[in-house]
Amino acid sequence: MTGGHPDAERAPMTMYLVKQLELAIRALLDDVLRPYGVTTLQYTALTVLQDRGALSSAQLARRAFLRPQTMHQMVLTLEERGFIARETRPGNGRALLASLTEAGTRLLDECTPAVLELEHAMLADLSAGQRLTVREGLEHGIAALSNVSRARRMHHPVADTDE
Amino acid sequence: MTGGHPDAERAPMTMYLVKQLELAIRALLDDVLRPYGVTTLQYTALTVLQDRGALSSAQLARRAFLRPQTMHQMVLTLEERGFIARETRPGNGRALLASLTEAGTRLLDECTPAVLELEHAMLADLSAGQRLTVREGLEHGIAALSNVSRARRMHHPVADTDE
DNA sequence: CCAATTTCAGTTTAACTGATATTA
DNA sequence: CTAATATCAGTTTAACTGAAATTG
Repeated sequence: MTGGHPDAERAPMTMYLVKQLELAIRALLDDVLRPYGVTTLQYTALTVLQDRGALSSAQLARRAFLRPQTMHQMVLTLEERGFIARETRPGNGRALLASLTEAGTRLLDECTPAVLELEHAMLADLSAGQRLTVREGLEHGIAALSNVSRARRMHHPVADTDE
Repeated sequence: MTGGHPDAERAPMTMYLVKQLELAIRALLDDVLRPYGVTTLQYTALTVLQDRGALSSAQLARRAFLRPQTMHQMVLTLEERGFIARETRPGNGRALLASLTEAGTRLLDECTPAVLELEHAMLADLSAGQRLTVREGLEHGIAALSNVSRARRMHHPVADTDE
């Protein structure tokens, strides 16, 4: 039998903790946003547009690690519902840059208090210094892993060119 | 459109950073695990069994915020492929507790170095103190949000005695 | 021509819901 | 009888792939 061996319990990896926290956030955020008729992904995309200004759906896709076609569908939905508008700009190729409409801004204004409540609940009882260290740690991890991605893509045969 | 974004760019919420980091982890972990034929979710379930001992698929489902039927499918797959075995135990009702087989343990032993490499890449250049603060911050957030969850639905027992 | 983007179309997978059986 | 679990079956959604058109 392979039976259970009473191993010492390892500390979970930090990656695992990140995943668990993200799952908890996602579940609560979905609940908070459902009454407003937007998914967490849609809400996030809208806040990105609010914070970073107009972006193409392809740019949004890269931020969310999604294919451009997938994000395109979401952008179409948001446009249809009047939360964003899209326009071409000189020097931007064929790209349609999406930005928030007034309705989109209003939606965010309505949602955001409840979202911030979650943010505060999550960080309650942490000191300002701890919060900062956590933020910096997360940002550092994002940067470090995106470097790993980049490095890995280098010697990846992108199966392109000719015939 | 009127507004635009007046002056300062708001700092992204910590929740957003958690999500971004989780997306980066997920993408790389999928790449790392693909050669071994397991998904990130499957790998995670196996490590949970390794760390916490035998669990039912319903218990695994709660940990992953999935429906019991969804996790059941995954557990069946892992059993079919010989990575876990399930057995009833007296005092556990109808539950089938899953635990790692030797093949499952071998699989984890093969995967884990590559996974740890990612973990280390993510934390590179952080001091031991910073790493600890980040871990504690994540754990704190998980606990805080699970309290919010609990508070939000004060009905039925479902109290899961997971430990 | 090339590269990035948008867009149309179809596919696959991973989650979901519903219903039933079993057991403490 | 009830609650938790397992399991069978079908459904929906959210991602995917492929291919074509547009543009700087």
